[in-house]
Amino acid sequence: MGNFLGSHAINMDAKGRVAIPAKVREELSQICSGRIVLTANADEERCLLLYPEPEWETLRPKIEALPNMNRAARRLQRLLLGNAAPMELDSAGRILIPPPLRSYAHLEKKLMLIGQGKKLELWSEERWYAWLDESSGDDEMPPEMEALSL
Amino acid sequence: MGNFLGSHAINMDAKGRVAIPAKVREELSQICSGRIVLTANADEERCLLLYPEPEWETLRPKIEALPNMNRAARRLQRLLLGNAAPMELDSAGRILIPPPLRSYAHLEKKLMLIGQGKKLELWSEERWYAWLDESSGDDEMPPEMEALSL
DNA sequence: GGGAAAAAGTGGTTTCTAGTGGTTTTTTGT
DNA sequence: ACAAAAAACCACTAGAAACCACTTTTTCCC
Repeated sequence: MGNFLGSHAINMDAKGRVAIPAKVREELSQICSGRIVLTANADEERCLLLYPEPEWETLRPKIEALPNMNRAARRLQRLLLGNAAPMELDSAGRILIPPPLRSYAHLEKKLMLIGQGKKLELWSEERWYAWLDESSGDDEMPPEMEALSL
Repeated sequence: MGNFLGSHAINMDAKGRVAIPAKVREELSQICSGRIVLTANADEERCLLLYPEPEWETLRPKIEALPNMNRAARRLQRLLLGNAAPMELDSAGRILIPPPLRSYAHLEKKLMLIGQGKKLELWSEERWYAWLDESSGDDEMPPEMEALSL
């Protein structure tokens, strides 16, 4: 399973394609031959999630199985399943972002690709930096987190 | 495990590389053959954290395991994992700071490297001195700290 | 409905910049 | 004065970004 770390500034061309950075590309071609699934993020941050296909396949049944009499669960299903786009890196290591995902995450030219362990996140650069600046410490922490010593 | 103490004024070259001071370099090559992980600091001070790889590896699972339906936990994950850059000192004992980390910590030419026991901190010199001036002692202390006798 | 035009998607090539590695010179400390 | 380390410098390479040419699909008008 992948271990994606670090962030990369990349840009989208006029046709909506983004070139995956060489290091990430290598890892992707190893663990899933470049076969990935791109979808929308469900929490309040409008970014995209990029899963290696095997990782997505472990996740998908869990999402499908959620009790969908619950509003929050329905929301998660609609967002994640309804936006999921399986794709493959092209010969130059690029992917084409489907238009609905482009607009969901407000992607323009400048993007940031953020490693998050098993998956990656794709942000509009502007939104990423805005998020970095906003709200630092005023949220409730889970106990595991309060005990951390970094 | 490392025991880093003291501070060093160092500078970054035009390409974004910094030469680690000889003493620190020695300690790093002993405990991790120069293999380190550089990442962003999560608290309000915008500096970088430099971990010897083994020390980082004890930390990483704890961060990944945080419940990411929680806002504060997500923030920590995005900052620490999303900025983590594994690297190795080059033959001249230098490291290249990835551009996103350079801008996160506002690193220009003059930097300060601060020993913090198991890890090191890397600051913009300007910000380091500004922080020294601004920070006073009138904050709430945890009980373990109140019990200290310096 | 057929055809033309426009848009979107695909693939490849070229150019340029940022990263890399190494060397030399200067400074510092002993 | 000497040795070691830091800083400046230089040459080379690989990756990314811009560019260009071609194919397919959609749309709009006749």
